[in-house]
Amino acid sequence: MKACDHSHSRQRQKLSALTGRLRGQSRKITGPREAILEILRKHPHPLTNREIFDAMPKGRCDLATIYRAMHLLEEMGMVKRFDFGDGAARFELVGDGDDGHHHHLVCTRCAEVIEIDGCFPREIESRIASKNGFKAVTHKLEFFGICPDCQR
Amino acid sequence: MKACDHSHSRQRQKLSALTGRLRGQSRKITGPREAILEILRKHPHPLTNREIFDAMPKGRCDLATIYRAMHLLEEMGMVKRFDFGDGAARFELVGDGDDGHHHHLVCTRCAEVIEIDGCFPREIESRIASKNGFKAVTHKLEFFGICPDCQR
DNA sequence: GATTGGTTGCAAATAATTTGCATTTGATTG
DNA sequence: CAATCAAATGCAAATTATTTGCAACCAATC
Repeated sequence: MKACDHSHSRQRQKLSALTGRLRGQSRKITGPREAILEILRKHPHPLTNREIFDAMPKGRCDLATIYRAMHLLEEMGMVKRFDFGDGAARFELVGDGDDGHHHHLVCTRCAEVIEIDGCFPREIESRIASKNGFKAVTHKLEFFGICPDCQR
Repeated sequence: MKACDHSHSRQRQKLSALTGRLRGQSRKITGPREAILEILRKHPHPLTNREIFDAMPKGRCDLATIYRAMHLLEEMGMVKRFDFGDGAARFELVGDGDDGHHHHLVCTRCAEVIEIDGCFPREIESRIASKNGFKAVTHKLEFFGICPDCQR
């Protein structure tokens, strides 16, 4: 019965700040994009494109438009893509200046998502990179388990 | 120009040992399953179902059969599923007694895969589990970067 | 308000994966 | 060793996530 745990307490950005970033890249502020950003802003957890689609007033925009918008926002670094291994990409808004790097703890029964503070493998990344001669090494890490509510 | 790094040096199991595990679960040893195990046995890295399909003599078995076999083998714990984020599941043979848990370093240019020894987040897992009241917590971790050959 | 290139909706195309069903076959049994 | 039967397979069709071609549209600029 616990509410979402946003221990990382990322600042919720103003919509105007978000559209401003779009404008700064000479991209257009369109209805669909505003609606998408508005939904992402309100949701603290990674959303699939379909979830974004379902969250907006019907007919507000096409699903294909959301896919295209997410590609754009991802390239601009405004959203970060996450993969919970269920075959659907999920996106979360990234704070300005932030790189959005963090991890999640996902309940495999009810899909509850908890954000995890701190990134442990980062320290190990450079060791792995140099040991193998790799450059620009990043990583993806997600935790999975059964949440308290689903344990009964 | 470096060859594959199998520092973890997992033992390559005998085909008979693999089919024996199937038999032990009263599953049938069929042509397609033998062919699949044979291919997995020879390949030290995670393979997609299509790669397995392409690796076997044409007409040897249907792609759908491979999908079904991989589900079975995964349930039996004989293979482990990995996700490199490109939309296709990959599978690796798991040693008997082993749980197959390890990670990879993947070149995002040429798809070279290096197995990573040691699992760092495991220590952190229990802390995260108890802090959030989760049970049966596992994790998925993969590293991505540019390999030496692709850096020119 | 006219111009224009970025955007969108819609439909069709991909791609990975799953599934229904009739047929085949491995393993067991007499 | 042949009969038997559930498990397994091939094939095609269905699903699901995602992408793309293209004509119509529209936000930003002048």
